Amino acid sequence: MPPSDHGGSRPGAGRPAGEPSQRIRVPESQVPAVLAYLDAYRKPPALEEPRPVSLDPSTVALTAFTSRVPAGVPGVADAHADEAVDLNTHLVLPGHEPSTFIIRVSGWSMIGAGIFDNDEVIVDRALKPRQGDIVVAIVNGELSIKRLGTLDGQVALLPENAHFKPIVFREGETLEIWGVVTRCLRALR
Amino acid sequence: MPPSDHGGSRPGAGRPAGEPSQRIRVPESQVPAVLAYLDAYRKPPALEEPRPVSLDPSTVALTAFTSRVPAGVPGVADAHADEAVDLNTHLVLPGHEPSTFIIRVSGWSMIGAGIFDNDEVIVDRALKPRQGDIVVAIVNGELSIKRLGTLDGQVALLPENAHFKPIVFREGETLEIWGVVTRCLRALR
DNA sequence: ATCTTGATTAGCGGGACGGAATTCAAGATA
DNA sequence: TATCTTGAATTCCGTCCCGCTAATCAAGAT
Repeated sequence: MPPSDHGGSRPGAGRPAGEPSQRIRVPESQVPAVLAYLDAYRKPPALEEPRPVSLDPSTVALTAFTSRVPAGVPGVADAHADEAVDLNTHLVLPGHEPSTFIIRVSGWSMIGAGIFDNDEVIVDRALKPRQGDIVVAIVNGELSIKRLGTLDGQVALLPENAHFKPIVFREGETLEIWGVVTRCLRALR
Repeated sequence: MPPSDHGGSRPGAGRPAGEPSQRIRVPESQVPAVLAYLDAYRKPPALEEPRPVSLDPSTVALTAFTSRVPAGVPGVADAHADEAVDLNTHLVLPGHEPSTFIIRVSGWSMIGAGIFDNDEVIVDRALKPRQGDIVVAIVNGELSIKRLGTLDGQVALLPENAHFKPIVFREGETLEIWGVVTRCLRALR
């Protein structure tokens, strides 16, 4: 067998280059959580474009309801400890009932904020949007959920998923905000 | 000035030993998120006891990351379109009001399941725990959240993340389930 | 035309090292 | 004596280095 002459230096060969990485020291108890987070980050394989939230507004009405926190637990939760809680008053700002809606989210663009596909969010249209708020905006005629912020001094909609790119609004362009997200509701069963 | 002779070898000196750590490679785009998470993890030693639920750092269940709905999916959003929704009836099963509780989660151990520090979860004590449910269990006298399942024919608390080790309950050992988690509520503002 | 196999390139994890952080206690100071 | 300053000790954190592994390409063999 003569000395083989496979391969050879050529461009494009080798393991495909990915995103550069850094190494962070993580406490052992938090290692699984971080790995799970990174797994989830790698899961949605190149989800092409941020999908807008599906439009599903619904008004909120008030009824009675009782709920309690388990006994023997003082502290922060004392607010509701041994108290009956009405979820409507608990989740909706007083007086904002007519302007509060529920919207079901589709897409992964806000995974970094803990908002996942198929989650529901409570949106308050009466709140004045502030820097850092998660808002429902109208982009290209579609509802989209992003974090309101700035980029290079310009108003921008920042997704919480590096797979997606921020939307920057320059002078003259108008950012239409539909409402401010106040809570996220996820069904676990 | 003569050569100083401060200090000296003695036990107990030096930076206090903390939890051992591991190094994890993190994609550059996710470095800020992970660092923010670790900061938040180290933060709250302020208030000690007054937390309703203290979650064991070793218990995490993956739930939210498993829900992936492809694009499109009409009909889901049409469910409550233009309907008035009462949050109590929307979030609590009919007739289960007396046995439904709100528990505030402390700690960042549930980030893998999309449940973060200071989130609230709705727990239904009247639901019969089923295979695959996320349950609030009493482990070593503390409330813990995991997914209920079986391993080798034994009842077990199974994390969906392979990085976690399941807790298997053998004959004679009793698994005390406090309730079934039905919803997760996160305040975003 | 397809399979096998060597070569190539990059990610991943462990060892090691320097700087930073934090605590203790000796000396200096009032 | 009580308090402040400061050096020493000890550990953590980020980074460099390096070998192993994974993934891909293309030349030869079938």
